[in-house]
Amino acid sequence: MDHASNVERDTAKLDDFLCFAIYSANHALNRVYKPLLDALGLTYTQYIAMVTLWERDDQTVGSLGEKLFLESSTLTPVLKRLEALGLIVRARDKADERQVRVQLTATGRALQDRAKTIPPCILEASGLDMNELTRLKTEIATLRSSLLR
Amino acid sequence: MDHASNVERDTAKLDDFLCFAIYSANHALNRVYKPLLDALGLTYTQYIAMVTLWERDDQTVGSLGEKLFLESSTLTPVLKRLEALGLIVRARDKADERQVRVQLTATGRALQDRAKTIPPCILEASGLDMNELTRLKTEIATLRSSLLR
DNA sequence: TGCGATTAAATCGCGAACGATTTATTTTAC
DNA sequence: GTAAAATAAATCGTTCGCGATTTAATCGCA
Repeated sequence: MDHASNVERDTAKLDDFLCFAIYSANHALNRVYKPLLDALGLTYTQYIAMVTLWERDDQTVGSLGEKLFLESSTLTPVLKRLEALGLIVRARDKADERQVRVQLTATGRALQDRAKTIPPCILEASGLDMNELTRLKTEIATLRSSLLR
Repeated sequence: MDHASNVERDTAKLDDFLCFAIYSANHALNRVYKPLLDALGLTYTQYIAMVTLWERDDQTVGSLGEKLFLESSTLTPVLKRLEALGLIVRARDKADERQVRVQLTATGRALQDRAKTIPPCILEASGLDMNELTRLKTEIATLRSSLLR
């Protein structure tokens, strides 16, 4: 089938949509992550928030939101749940009380070790080797940049 | 940086995660779609449900769910909203009353024309040409299959 | 100094998304 | 022919995710 056929065809098919491939791959990833994250007591969004804090502790809500591409209206409840789990503490910045600083607790830091088993599982489930995965990841990140432009 | 460095490094960075690339690209796509779909009065999930029905009318909830990789618990409320919008009708199958058949109304069918302007906008926003987009889409669909295996 | 503009986070309402359960129907196995 | 198993949707409770709004603090500038 000609690559231009989905433009010429009167009815675009679901499988022609890049957005649907990404949308459904995202759901598929969630399903693979679910049992792995259940073992840590985290949801996926909570997990990537922790990954961001493991990479750099003591960030503001705004800084986390910028890295995760999430609004404070999404992040605030997620962070409250992480705090309720005892993994982080949230406190107003003394120098600028508008900002809230998020810091890992000892428990939160310790969780990183247990989370180290996850990426290899995902790599395995992806059916890709490290090089292919890295290339695909980069292409998708580039697409994201274009879309946000 | 060596491609294997994110395995050897003690702290995996957010940008090393394929899942995060897909997760955030999905959100970025949603943001591009939002204003386009607002004009049609649809959400993204409602839109892909309509795309599926434009491709083939008169499907059961189960068949739609299979194609969209969604559960009935997600789909039922989405379809109810599409019905409330007057775009579809839902009715129990006479031959097997367990199933609910979903059919387009004239309004729902007519909407396809107005939706035709959307894919070119997305192609443009993606910064990709048709060949690149098709290749990337296929790679991501392959990844999805591996993950669901 | 002081007051309007800006910034940061939180709140609220709505629509996904899922797992677990429930309800209703059909199939099957005896 | 009926009771048990299986199937299809729907319902319920929880967590995202966003836009719009609100609250509170800081900045800017006259």
